[in-house]
Amino acid sequence: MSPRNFEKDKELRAERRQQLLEAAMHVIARRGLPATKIADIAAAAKMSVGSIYNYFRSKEEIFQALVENGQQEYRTFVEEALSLESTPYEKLHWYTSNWLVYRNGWAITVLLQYARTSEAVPAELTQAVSSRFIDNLRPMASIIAEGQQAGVFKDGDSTQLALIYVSMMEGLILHDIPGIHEIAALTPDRMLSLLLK
Amino acid sequence: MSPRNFEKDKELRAERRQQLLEAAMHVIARRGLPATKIADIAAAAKMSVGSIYNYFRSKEEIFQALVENGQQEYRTFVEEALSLESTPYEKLHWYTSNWLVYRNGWAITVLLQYARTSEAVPAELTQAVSSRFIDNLRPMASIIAEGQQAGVFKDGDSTQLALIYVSMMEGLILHDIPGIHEIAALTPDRMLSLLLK
Amino acid sequence: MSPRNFEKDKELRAERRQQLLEAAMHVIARRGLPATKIADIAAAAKMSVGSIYNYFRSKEEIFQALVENGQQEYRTFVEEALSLESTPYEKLHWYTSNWLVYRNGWAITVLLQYARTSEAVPAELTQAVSSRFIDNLRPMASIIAEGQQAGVFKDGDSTQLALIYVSMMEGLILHDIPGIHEIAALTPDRMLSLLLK
Amino acid sequence: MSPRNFEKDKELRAERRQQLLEAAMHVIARRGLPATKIADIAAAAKMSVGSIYNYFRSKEEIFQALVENGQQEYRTFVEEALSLESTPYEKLHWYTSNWLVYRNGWAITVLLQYARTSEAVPAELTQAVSSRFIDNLRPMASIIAEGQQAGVFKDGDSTQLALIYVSMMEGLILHDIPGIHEIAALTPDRMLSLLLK
DNA sequence: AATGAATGAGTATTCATTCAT
DNA sequence: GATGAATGAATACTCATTCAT
Repeated sequence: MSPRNFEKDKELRAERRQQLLEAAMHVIARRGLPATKIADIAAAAKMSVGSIYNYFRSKEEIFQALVENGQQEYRTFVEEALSLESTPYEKLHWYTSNWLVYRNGWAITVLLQYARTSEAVPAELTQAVSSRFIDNLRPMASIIAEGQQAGVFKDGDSTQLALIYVSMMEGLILHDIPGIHEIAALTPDRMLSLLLK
Repeated sequence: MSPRNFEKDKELRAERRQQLLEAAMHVIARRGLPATKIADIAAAAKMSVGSIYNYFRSKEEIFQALVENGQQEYRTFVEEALSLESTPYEKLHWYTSNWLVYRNGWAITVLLQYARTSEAVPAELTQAVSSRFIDNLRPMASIIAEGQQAGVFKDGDSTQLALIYVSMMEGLILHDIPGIHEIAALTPDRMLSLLLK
Repeated sequence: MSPRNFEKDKELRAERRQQLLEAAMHVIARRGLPATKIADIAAAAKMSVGSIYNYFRSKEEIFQALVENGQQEYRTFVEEALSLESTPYEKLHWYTSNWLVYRNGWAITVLLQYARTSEAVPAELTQAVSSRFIDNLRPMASIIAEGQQAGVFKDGDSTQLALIYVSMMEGLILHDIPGIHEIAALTPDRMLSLLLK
Repeated sequence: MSPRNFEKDKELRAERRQQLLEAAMHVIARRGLPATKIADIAAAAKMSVGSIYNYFRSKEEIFQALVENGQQEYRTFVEEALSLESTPYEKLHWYTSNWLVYRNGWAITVLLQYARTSEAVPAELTQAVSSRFIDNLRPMASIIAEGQQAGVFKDGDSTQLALIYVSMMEGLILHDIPGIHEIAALTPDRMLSLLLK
């Protein structure tokens, strides 16, 4: 019946969806969700406004997808750090330096912060984000625990230390703006020194 | 007709303005600026919508005032810590424990984060906030420098350490949500231990 | 506190609401609900678009109010016929000639027909309209029954006859367009003759 | 490559066009023209959206075709009644009972009513429908006139009586809803009794 | 011819701001 | 000064129509 190539269609569709999410992530991170117009997202994704609705039912659904993808992406990232064949210090060093420069790191951090703190976000989403966040602390807590056993890192509850370290990175990332860079060329070693005995 | 008491009128006006800002701060911090309606602010401040415009010319002007007040309030707070008659450690301990529980601490942190990172905020305001932020690091840098001289705190650029510490606190404050508290009953001492030698 | 006159405000509000409904009824009857833009209603009611939403939450709510008012208006009308001090024939004659020329008769008929038959209308509303319609047949059935006892009207179930007569009038009203008038200057007597023995 | 059979192709095309119209008629009658999406029609006709535009240039053109076909269908129907070899009463009885149960009777009635009364329909179409309607009264007027000559039907302008009878049927058809059936199991004889002397 | 994704004009609804009282 | 209804510009979302495959 159809002269279409279903395989190809499906691929193309997934590809465009990804392209849309990528564009939406950055534009939403920069302006905030409510201040971002669908037209802004469309322009950034080089699509028409109408097309966006072939991929997502609403702006909110886009945001939800971004948040889920972002947390998944972060999880993959931190698990990669955990699986490195190297010392705990090197693992965290890899994590720190790479996440700081990772293309999506800033945007994911901003998005998740909004998802967690704004009452304009549906409560279920806030809940889901928070509980995934706690889950995602685990790999880092493992790395820190390894380091503690090796006598390299400070003692104390490893999950607490993970939370502190992640919060510090988030706080710093949220300050990643021109003025700051001038006074604070922070290195991963500088940041990690806080964890050292 | 009673002879008007102009002094009293002026005071009353200033008081209502303050009451309005206080209410606006919390409601905006919880929902985000664009998702907060003037009507929400009016309701929170127990005023009519029309009255708000007797105190501020626009929603943006309210936000600007909040941000300025918030940074001023923070400055006063951190300078109070600096001026305490006690050890550097105790100064930072006072700062840490008090800011965490300070009624406006959370709201100010959220507001300033938005003011710094969103492109929906006018560039001049973003600039002003960032440069005041850097300024406001100074008192804490002084405390840290004192502590370094006393051989208590880690070595290194004291402004960098101040930035790290402040970012950490901001990051943690932005995670101040039910789920987190359960796993991480962080104490100021735990947080400060990162700065110790 | 308020320098407003609450009594006056309330009156004015009710008046404007009525003016809005009146305008909406005619414009919606002529174009159909989905083809009528809120801007059309606003223009007809000499209001701004925004103001409409101070009186009704949505277009659908306006339609619902119209339908309810319309059926209420019809009920009042038919009960007035029933309560006349005259013969059954004269009662129906009064009903027939007055409803045909009644300013809102056409619009109410069109609106109710749409409310009953379109699946675009919420099922609950359709239900409510249909059951009120059946209810509203009663006064006419009474008049017909009176006439039957007086030996003037045809025999048979009076509710059935009422339904037939009302349907006939509705059908004729829905044909009330220029072209028809030319060929069919129907008189109430002509219409009523169908019921006579 | 099989040699194309142009005859067959043409037939198939006409057939699909018919199938499309049939589906469109019912779906539009139920929801109303503006509330019916092209996608709804496509789904009902088991075609793709794009295909529809191979048969009609626009939604409006579909509606126009429906209205024309519907009036043609009605004309054929009423002429069949006229041509029956039986008494005038039996002719109208056949007409009444068959149109009431005719599969498309309800849909055609609803569609034509909309075409006549809504200003959202182009004026030329409204005109055309009205004048064809008047034309289509003729066969029934003839039947009634026959009946009057035979002394069976009420006296009076036969076209007027035809209009009244048709309006009554339309009005009743537009009430063809569950609730009504329960209270009014109308028979053709009951309806026709109104015309009797 | 058939398909269904892409397009963008069109519309309901919201909300900052104004203004009559 | 205080009030809240009125205003209309702004924006999310829909859907008829087009078009690449």
